[in-house]
Amino acid sequence: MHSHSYSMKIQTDGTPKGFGGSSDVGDSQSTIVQARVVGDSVDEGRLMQLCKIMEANEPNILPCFHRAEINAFSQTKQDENVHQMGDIGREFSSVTQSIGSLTYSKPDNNRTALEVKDRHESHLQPSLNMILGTPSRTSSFVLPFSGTAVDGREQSKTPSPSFEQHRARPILPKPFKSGLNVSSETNKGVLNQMRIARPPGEGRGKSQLLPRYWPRITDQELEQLSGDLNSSIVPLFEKVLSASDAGRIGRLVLPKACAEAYFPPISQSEGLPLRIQDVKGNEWTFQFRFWPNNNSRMYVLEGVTPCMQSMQLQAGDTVTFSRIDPGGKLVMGYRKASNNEDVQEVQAQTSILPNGTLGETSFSGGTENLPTGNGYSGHLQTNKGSKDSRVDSMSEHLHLADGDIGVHKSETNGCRTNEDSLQPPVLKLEKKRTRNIGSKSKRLLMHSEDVLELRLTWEEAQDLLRPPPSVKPSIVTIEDQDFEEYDEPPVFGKRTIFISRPSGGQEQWAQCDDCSKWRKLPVEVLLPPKWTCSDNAWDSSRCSCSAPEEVSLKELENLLRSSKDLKKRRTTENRKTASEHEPSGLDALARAAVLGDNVGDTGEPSVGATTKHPRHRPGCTCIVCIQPPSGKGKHKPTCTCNVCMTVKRRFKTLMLRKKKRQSEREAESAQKDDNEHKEERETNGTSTGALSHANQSENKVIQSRVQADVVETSGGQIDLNCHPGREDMQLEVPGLTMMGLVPTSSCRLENYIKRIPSMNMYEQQPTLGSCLLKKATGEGGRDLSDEGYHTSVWERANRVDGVYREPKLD
DNA sequence: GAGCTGCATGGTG
DNA sequence: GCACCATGCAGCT
Repeated sequence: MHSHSYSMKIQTDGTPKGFGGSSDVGDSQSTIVQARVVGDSVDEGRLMQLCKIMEANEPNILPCFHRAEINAFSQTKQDENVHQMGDIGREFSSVTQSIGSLTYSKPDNNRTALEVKDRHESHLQPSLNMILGTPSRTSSFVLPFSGTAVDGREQSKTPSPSFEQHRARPILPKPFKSGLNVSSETNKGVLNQMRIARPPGEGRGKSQLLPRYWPRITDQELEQLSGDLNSSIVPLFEKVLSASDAGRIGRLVLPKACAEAYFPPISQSEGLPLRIQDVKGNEWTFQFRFWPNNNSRMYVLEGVTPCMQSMQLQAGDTVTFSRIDPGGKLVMGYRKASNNEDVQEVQAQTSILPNGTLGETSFSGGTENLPTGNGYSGHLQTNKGSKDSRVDSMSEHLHLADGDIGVHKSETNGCRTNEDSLQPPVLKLEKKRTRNIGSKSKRLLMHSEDVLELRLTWEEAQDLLRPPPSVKPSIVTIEDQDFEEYDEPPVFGKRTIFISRPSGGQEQWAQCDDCSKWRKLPVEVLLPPKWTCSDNAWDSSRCSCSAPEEVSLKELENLLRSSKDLKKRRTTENRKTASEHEPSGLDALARAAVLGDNVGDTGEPSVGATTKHPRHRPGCTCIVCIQPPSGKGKHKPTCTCNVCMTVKRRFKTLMLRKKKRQSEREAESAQKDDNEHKEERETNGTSTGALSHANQSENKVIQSRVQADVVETSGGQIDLNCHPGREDMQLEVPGLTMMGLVPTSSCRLENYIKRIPSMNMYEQQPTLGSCLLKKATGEGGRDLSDEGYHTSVWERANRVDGVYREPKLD
């Protein structure tokens, strides 16, 4: 493959030059980043690399640009003047000339995120990265780039030095220009030490690595590691160890894309031995192999147990794979996950000793090193003889090195808070993420308390967002939904605390960035990211730092405690509300799919408040709040919008799954019954085969929605004294078999139900209906609340003229 | 029965 | 609907 050059023009003035009529997004004041990518093989990977180079060459380009694809890259197509929340990975691969634009939605609206959620289900969370950045106002330059020239001509045989440099050493992200209270110099220092996930170097495969596999190594570490040596370290990818990875099986499942991109190609399932050096300089030989899996492959490293043990790794820890260039030697580093309640993170990276060998530079945090302010304290551990001058400096830097992307507050302004709730949300996210690993039911756990915390954390993050000051949004309508678009990204506002007075009133308090004194503010006020006493326009007596604090230290403590209590109460309430009012997601989907338009008949509020999204406030009229959960009451059954289609699809899948499970169970029980009846036949000499047969047949009937008709016959007599609790009860109707019931049934279940006025089919399961059905299914103990079953009966009972209604019992 | 191997299954994005 | 991947598990040693 030859290397060529792309001409790429990056403009951030909003006017895509040479791209007539393509977009009117923004104006000269716009800060929308416009990237024109000229080339015939523009794909996601190319774009990512372009963005990396942008970062490296243009100090003002927001460094998170390349992560825009995660969630919020809005692609304005050449021939459409429509903003489209696009899946860049999919769309760019087929677009030869494109304009990408970053757009931001009003932060307290959340509509963009929800729209993304609706249209692309995999994109559920807005990207904090995006929010953090602020693009520069203007910039235009031409970048050398590797790829195929648009006209097929070879523009440059030799890859540009700058590009090569980027390949050899990951590009250092430039400091954010954001609303953070960080002075540029300090910012630079802090940001150099942020653990930013970065797209790895070029691999073989076309597919781009998922961001979760991007190696997260700080610039500081990289610089230190590869700085003055002839060799350089190319971080390739990393993986958070799963339970099975770290288990005794000794197989580390490799992300397919990573394995194919960075490990040698293998064609045989047996694979080949791979030598990988660890941070201690030990060389391990793993079997790199694959298994066929669903027309694909599953790559594993076998025999990793000794290595894992050597590094004392467990589920939740992260292993990193890097390459030493030149030579292409693979090295394996690791990063310990946080444990329990603290936010420590043990950091280990491979360092190259001056003699070219690998040494260990390991950093570990301990519980005694709880973060102060916004950083970590790190303990330095080194192997004998492996320490060099860089180690010390790294140790020093690592006080902040694990700050992740979640920069939240600067120490430089002297404004510190002891309120631990001010810990960086993203940090918490990371902590939660890793904590879940290792549990067998980690996916289920995501709906437990942890995820609630996550939601709250996100909510907190939302609370910190402020719309860009004094800019008017442009309204874009997509599928009848209005989006407020801002040319400027939202900024982080200042965190304040709210407290409840015993009198019932609420107060808002903020801390001065200069003097750290707390000032009382009106509740409705939103503060800019930097706020000092002089900005305290609401209290002239305390609009200067020299003014004493309104409250004593003790009172202040109480305030903070009160704020925490408020938050805790809110958490509890949310939890309660969630558990009380929200059915499981699938239940809600199924219900919505079944109920369609007719929920209103049930007496349920057709429109009500929802806690489904974090920006909800009482009285909020956003699209989410005015639309009840799952969209009921808003869409007709025939509606084919994305949401409805999704609901229907999911419901269908759900039902299919339920039916499958049900039929399996029924087949089993039928088998069991069959055996039992055989025994009975043998002992009693009376044939109950018909009943047994009927049971099986009836099962099918039930599944095919005819089951409800079974309960009455024109001539049969039914023993109304059926006792569901008694397993020995039989249908003692001479000459009547369940089989016989089916063709003769002519009345609906509801007719039958009407004859039993007190029957509530939902709550009073021990009724004739349930008894008969129990008999019919041949299951003594099966729970009638089984969803598929329940729904089927429910549907049957409540379908009137093709419309489902709540049962109206006499 | 324990451990290993190769594949299958199911949840998730 | 599909690919990925965490994990389960049957069959084998």
